Amino acid sequence: MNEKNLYQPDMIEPKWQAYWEEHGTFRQYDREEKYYVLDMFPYPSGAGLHVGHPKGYIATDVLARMKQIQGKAVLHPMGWDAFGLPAEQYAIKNKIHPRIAVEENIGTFKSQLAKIGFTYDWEREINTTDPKYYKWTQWIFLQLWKAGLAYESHEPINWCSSCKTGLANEDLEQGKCERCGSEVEKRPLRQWVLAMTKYADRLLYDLDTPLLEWSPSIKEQQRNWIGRSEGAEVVFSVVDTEEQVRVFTTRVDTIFGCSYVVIAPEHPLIQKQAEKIQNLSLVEKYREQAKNKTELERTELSKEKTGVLLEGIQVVHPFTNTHLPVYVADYVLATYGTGAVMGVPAHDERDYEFAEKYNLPITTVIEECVVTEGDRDDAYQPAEETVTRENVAIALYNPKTESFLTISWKAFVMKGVVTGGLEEGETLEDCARREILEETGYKNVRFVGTSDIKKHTKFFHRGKKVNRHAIWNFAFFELVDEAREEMSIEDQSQHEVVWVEKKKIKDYFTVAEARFAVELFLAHETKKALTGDGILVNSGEFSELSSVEAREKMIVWLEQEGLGQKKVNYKMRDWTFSRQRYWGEPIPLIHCADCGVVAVPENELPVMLPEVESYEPNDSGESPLANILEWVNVSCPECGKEAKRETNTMPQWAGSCWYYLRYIDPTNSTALVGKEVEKKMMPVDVYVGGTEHATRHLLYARFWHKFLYDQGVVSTIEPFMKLVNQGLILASDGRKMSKRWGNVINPDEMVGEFGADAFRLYEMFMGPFTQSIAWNTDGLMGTRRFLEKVWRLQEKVVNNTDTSQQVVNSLQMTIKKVALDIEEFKFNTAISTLMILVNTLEKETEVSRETFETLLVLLAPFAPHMTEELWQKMGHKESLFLATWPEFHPEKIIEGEVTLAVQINGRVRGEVVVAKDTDEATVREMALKNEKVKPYLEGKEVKKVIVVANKIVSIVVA
RNA sequence: GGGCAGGUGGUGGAAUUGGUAUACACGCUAGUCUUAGGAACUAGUGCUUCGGCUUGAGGGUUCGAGUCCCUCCCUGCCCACCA
Repeated sequence: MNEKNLYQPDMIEPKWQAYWEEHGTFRQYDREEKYYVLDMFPYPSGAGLHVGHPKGYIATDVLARMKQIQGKAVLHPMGWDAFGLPAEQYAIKNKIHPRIAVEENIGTFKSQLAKIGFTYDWEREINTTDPKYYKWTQWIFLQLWKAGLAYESHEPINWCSSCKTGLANEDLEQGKCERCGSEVEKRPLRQWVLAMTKYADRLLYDLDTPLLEWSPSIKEQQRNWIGRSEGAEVVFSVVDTEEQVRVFTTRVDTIFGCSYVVIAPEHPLIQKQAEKIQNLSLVEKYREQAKNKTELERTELSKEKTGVLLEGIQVVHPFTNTHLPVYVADYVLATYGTGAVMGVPAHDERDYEFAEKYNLPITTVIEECVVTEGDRDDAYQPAEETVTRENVAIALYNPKTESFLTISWKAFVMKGVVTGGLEEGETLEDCARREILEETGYKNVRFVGTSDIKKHTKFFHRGKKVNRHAIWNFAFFELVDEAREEMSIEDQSQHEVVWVEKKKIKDYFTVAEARFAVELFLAHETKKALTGDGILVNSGEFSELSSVEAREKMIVWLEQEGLGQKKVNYKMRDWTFSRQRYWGEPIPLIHCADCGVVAVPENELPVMLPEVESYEPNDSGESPLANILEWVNVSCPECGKEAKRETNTMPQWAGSCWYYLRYIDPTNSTALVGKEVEKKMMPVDVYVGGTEHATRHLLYARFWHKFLYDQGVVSTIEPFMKLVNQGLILASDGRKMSKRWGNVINPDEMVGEFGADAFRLYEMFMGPFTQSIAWNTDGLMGTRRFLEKVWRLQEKVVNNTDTSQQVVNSLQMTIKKVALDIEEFKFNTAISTLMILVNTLEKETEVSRETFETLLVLLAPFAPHMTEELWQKMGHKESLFLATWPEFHPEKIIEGEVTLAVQINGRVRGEVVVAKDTDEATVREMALKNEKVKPYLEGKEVKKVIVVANKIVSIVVA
C-alpha cells in the first residue's frame, strides 16, 4: 500500500467535523417525520470528561445518524445544566465567580466532545444559567405558584450544615447529604415547597402507559419512591379531654389486636396535654434526645426500639371502647401519615418488638387462611353455602426412620395427614389418638403437644359436596413402635398410609393443613408476628371475615361513627424547592407587608441573579442574596410600597425539569416553546442517561411536564417515551473511574492515539449497552484494526463485478441486523455482524462498488468520519449522511444447501448436507444412511426420527 | 429485610416460537514477511485420562434445555422502622 493511502484518522476527522458544521448536514428539520433523541445534559464540571461520559452520547449519536440516513428530521441537541451546588462549590474552591467557572468548563467539555464527532446542533445549545433560559424556568414557577402548587412553609426540613442549605428528601442518600456526605439535621426554615404529592397518583399510574418504554427497574424505583399506600385514618379520643389522636394504618383489619398507641416525638399532643402528663420531664428528655438524633440514627435498623409511656394519658379504642396507653417513640416518623400509629403486636413486627420490650398485651386477631382457588374440583365456591368445622390435623413423626405419617386418598388426588373433626367436649389429644387409631391402626404413639396457633382453610368438600371452612388445630405425636390394629375394610378402601421422609415432605402434600402440621411440628413457624392477611378472630362482629372484607366493612363503620375514614398516603413528600445559596435561579416573588406574597410581573422576567461580592453560603437560613439590599429592596408591583424580593434560589434540578422543551424552540422570546413546533417534535422518542436520576430528575421532570400539560403548554402526558440507561465504563481495575483512585482515562488521549471512529466503535462494542464493563485499551486497538481492514477494502472495489451468493447473503443479513440492533441499543452485536461481513469481503479478490458502498452506509453511524471519507473517495459529491439507508431484500438471500446436524439420543453424531427445504422423508433416509451415524445404529432399534426442516434430525434408538 | 438485574472459555461477551453452546473481539501459541511496529498475514486456541465432559449447584419436563418449571447458592444495583 502506498504512503498516501494509509488510514490516518487525525487527518480525516477534523476535516469532516468542520464540513458537517459548515454545511449544516444534520439540520434536516424540514423533513416530514421527526425523531427526537436526547441525552441527559451534563454538569460542566471542572474535571472534564473521562471515557465513561461519552458512552451514552455515542449511543444517541449512532441512533441519530442512522435515523438521519433513514430520512427522519432528527433533533439531537446538547446543553449544560450549570446551576447548583457542584458548580458553586467548585467556584468557591477555585476562587472564581461561578459564571466564569461555568464558562471555562463548558469550553473544556465542548472541545472534548467536538473531537468525538457528534451531530449536535450547537445552534440549539442550552445553558440553564443563561437569563434568556431561566426566564422561563421562573415563568413556570410563577404558573405553579398561581395554580396554588407552590407554597411557603415553615416546617422543619433537611438541613446540611456543610452545604449550608435546605435539601429535598430526594437529595438524601442513606440519610446523608448526597453532595458532601455530611449528616443532615432537621431545621425549621422558611421555604418554598412544590405540591408534588398532588400529582402522585398520575406520576404513579402513568408509568403503566403502554407506550412508556422504560426499564422495569426504573419504573419500580419510581413506584417505590412515590410509595402509595391505601389505608384508613382512625380516631382514638383522649380520655377526659376533647383531644384526639389520629393514626394512619393500612391494616385496620387488625385493630382489635391494638393494645397501645404510639406517637412521634414531634406530635403536638404532648404540648397540648402537657399538664396531664405525670412524667413530663422524662418525656421531654426523650424528645430532646430524639430531636438531636439525625434521621439516620433514628432509622438505624439494628437499633433497638425505645419509647416512653405517657403517664396520665389514655386513649379510647374506637371499636371496643377500652382504654389504651400511649407511648412516645422515635420509631414513629412525624412526617409520614399522622405521626401516630396503633400498636398491634401480634400482626406487626415492629410493634411486636416494642410490645415484648414494654410488656404490652399481644392479642392474635388474624389467623392464616388458605383458600383453594383456580380451576380444580375442590376450589372454594364463594357463592355457595359454607359449613364451618373445628378440626385437628396431626403430625405423627417416626424418629427411627425420620419420616412423617401421611394419608393418600384413592378416589382423588389428595395427599395429607391424619385429620378429624373435633367432637363436643373432646380434648385435642383424645380426638387425635382416636383418629390415628381409626385411620391408620397405629396403637402406640406418644403425645408431644399441641400448637396454640390455629389456621384456616376454605375449600369445596368433594365427598360432602359442600363448601367447607375448616378451622385447624394441630396435635403432634411420635411413633413408639410399629404395633397396629387391623384397619376396617372401609378405611382401607378409601386411603392408604404412606411414610414420607422428612427431606421430601416439603413438596409432598396437596393440602395446606398437612403442610402446616408438619411445619409447626418442625418449628419452622419462627416469625413472631403474623403480618399477612387472613381471617379475623377475636374481633367482635367482624370475626370470621377475611382481612379484605373486614377492611372495607370497618372503614364503612368508622365513617358512619365519625371515628375515621379511608385515606391514601404517600412516601413521597412535596418538593422542598428553595435553597439558601447564590448559584441558582432567583425565585420571582416579592414580599410586601400589605399585599403579602406577590408575583414579579411576567414582563419583568427574568429576575436576574445579581452580581455579588461574596456568594459563600451562611448559617442564617437565608441566601447570600439577602445581603444585597439594592437588589432585595423593590417596590411592590401591586401597591407600590416598599417591599422585598424573595432571596431563596431554586434547586439545581429546576432547570433540567423542562430543558428538553426549549431545544425545540430555543430562541422563542414570547413563549417557552411554540405550540406548533412542540406538537411536531414532542415527545422525546429516546432518552439516554444514567440510572442515578431515577428518583430525582426523572420524577421532577415528569411532574413539571404534567403540570405544563394541564396548563396547555405541552400536548403529551409524558415527556420521554423510551428511556435507556447506560451502564458505567469502569476503570481497568474494575473500580469506578475517579481522580481519587488515579485510574481515569481521558477520551482526548484515546481519540488522539486511535482516532474518534475507533473510539466510538469500541465503546459501542464493549458489551451490552446497559451493562457496566471495565475499560481495556487492547480492545480499542481491535476496533482500530477493524477500521484498517475496511480502509484496505477500497483497493478491491471494482465497478462491475459479479457478487458471489455468499456475499449477497451476508450483506442482506447485515442490512437487516444492523438496523434492528441499533434500534434496540444492541450495538455490540450490530458491530460484530459488520465485522463478519468485512471478514467475508476480505476473502474476495474483488468487491463490487455497490456492496462496498452499502457497507459504508451501514458502518457510518458508528464510524462517521472514515466512512464519509471513503464515500467521497468513491466519487460522491454529497455527504454520506444525505444518502439513503439500504433496504433489506429477503428474496435476494438464496441458500442452496443447508447443513443439518444429526442427533442420536440427544447427541450430535454427524451432519447431512441437503438442498434447502428438502422433504422430510429424504432427509430421514440420508440421515440414517450417513457414514458417521451408522455405527451408532448398529444392532439398535430406531424408535423415532424427528426432522426439523433445515435445522436438525433427531434419532431415538434403544 | 424488600425490590430489580444478573451468573456462559484465560478476558469482554454471542446464542428467543426449546433445535449443532462458546459468534464477534481481546489475549495467548506457532509460523511467514519486514523500512523492527501496539504493524500485516497464515494456522491454532472451552476442558479432557480421548471414553467423554461442559452455560453458578441440584432436580424436573422433552427426541432435544444456556433458554421452560421447581429448590438452593452467589454477585451487582436500588430502597429500607413509611405503620
